[in-house]
Amino acid sequence: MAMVSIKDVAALAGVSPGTVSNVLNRPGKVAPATRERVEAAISELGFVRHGSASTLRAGHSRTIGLSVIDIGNPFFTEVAAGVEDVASELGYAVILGNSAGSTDKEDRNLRVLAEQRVRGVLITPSGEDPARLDRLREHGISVVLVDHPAHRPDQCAVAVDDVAGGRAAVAHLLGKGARSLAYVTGPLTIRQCVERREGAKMAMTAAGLDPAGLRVVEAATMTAKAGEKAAGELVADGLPEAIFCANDLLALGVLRALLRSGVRVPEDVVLMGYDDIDFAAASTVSLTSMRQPTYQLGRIATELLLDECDNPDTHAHQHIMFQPELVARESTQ
Amino acid sequence: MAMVSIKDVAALAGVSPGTVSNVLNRPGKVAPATRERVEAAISELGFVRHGSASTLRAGHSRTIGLSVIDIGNPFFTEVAAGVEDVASELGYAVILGNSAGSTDKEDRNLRVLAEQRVRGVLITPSGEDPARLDRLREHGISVVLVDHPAHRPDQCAVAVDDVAGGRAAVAHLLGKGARSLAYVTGPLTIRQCVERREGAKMAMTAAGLDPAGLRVVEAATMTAKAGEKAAGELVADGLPEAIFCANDLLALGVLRALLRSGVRVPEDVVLMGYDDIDFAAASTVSLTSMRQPTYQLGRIATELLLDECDNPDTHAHQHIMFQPELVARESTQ
DNA sequence: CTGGGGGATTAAAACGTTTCCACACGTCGG
DNA sequence: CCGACGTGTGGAAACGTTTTAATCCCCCAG
Repeated sequence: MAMVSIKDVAALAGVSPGTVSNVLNRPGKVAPATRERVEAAISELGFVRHGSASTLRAGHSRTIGLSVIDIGNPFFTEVAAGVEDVASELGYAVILGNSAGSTDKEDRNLRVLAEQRVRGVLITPSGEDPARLDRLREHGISVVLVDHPAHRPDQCAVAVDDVAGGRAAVAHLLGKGARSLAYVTGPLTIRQCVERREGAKMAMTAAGLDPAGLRVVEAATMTAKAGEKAAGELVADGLPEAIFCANDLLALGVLRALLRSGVRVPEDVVLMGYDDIDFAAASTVSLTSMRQPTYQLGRIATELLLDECDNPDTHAHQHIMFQPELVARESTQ
Repeated sequence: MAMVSIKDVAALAGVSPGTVSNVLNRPGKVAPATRERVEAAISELGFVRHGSASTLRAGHSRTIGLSVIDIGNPFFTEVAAGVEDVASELGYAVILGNSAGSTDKEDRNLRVLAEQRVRGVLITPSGEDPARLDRLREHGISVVLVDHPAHRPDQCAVAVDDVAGGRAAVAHLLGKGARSLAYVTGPLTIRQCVERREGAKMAMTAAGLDPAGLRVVEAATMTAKAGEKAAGELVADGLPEAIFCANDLLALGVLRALLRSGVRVPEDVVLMGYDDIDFAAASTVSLTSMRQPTYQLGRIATELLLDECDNPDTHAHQHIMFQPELVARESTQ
């Protein structure tokens, strides 16, 4: 409970509080001899700077906010790992918010972040309403969109091309000779699901197929269990030659249900997922998937955010669009 | 950038800043009429309280720290979800730290948390050195251990009985008729791995087997890839009748390698994991596992921490030890 | 009619840091 | 030898809130 402040350090080192502050923030500005004396005092007293006082006076903090849709999804976990690594390297703390798909919860989280006066916010928005984010900007909080294209030009965003991904995925499936195709997707309120579907249709058109022939099965959640259920429908109604799933969790569920029903993968049906989570490679019939640079997504978004915060004048807003990469495995051999 | 403060609100509502503060913190103390006037001013100006100023003056913040060993592990992800939910319900923000198994990184993270003057810290310690945590306590920061028994009596801790878990797991395997047993584990510097092994040995003894006969395969990491490698060793050296893995990721790797080698599970070998992550049920041969109340672990730890912070006088420190639960599936049918 | 009591509100002093400005001191060019 | 300059340090104000003690006002008992 020993509240040791900068004054105590100053007293012990025989300097003024201002000098201690200089040692902390601009060590170059202070003579080596005094600096050493101050540093000695700091470690002797076990002084640790009061972040809130610093934030209050300086007008900005050393924390950023991270708001994701589902912390339980390995995709976001990896993003978070990238964010955390960069932030920690640069001495920033990360405040985590899990919107769990609810716009209300996201709003509550953003409010907390605003109160904390975070330096900036990394967000995978769960809705499509840019207004809430603009409110943050009015409070001087920078916003970088993660896994989402930019809402506006004066803003950074890091995304992955979901249309191209859907297109490449389906092109791969059709390249295996399949002519009938099903798309197992999560809720079509989710941007990613819609765009991957658009890509799929483009690939069908390019292959001379009618995109209207795409059989879409919309699951309520993007989980393995939902995938199993979807596969049940497909089995009941007659299997297509290829199945494209909007993410790997769905695909793993589909795979399991198919194998249970005696359907062979890839002999009877070729199947692929999306995201290339670790389990895609580890499943018994290893799963073809679209790899996204997940960890990099988090890293780069954080670097952009912190650059925007630390170098506001030289900072150039960027809209980065990664291309996903096909990883072919047994399920489409 | 409109820095609207409590003073602006006070001016607009025609009251003093102190009254605005009262509206914010003890609404009961202020007359309904004035309260309404103040609230109207607040929303008209879009005022949001400056958390740092509040923390500085009040001497405590509305944030807690969460330090985990591996944010990529579904086990910790679920814990984090529990923590986040409770914290968010009670208006606390969560600062996330990922130690990635490194004591250095953990120390850096703890330092950041100390600077932020978090109200308390939830930690799954990566080392066994309680001294670093005591340092936090000296700064008036409460610490609750998660998935780890208490270091000291005047401290809360929420853990799961790993010895009992190991024992129940192996008892189950031996109950299937197996007499030879292998234990595939992560690094034996990890407490959980050691305790589950001790439990395994107790079960062997109880079944009249010599615990020295337990074949221990120590993997470098607790991942599916490492599990595959370990299974390779087992196959090469002659398979036991049962395999107990220290977590599900290892078990899934083992499973995959066995199936690849033409070993049937459970006919030739019975196999089980630990943690009961979602993928355990979803894998092609569904995996028997020990379920831990992961989400609850996070919830309860957070509730204890916030109780300790908010009611320091009535708070009773608790050492909670959950019992894991066996979930039998195909891999030990 | 007066004095006292209690509820509502205010004024002002903190909290620990940063930052701006001024000052001291030594150095160097003229 | 003097004045200007630059480097290093000290002093003090300010950041926005909370909190304590004091004040105000109204009402009621005496």
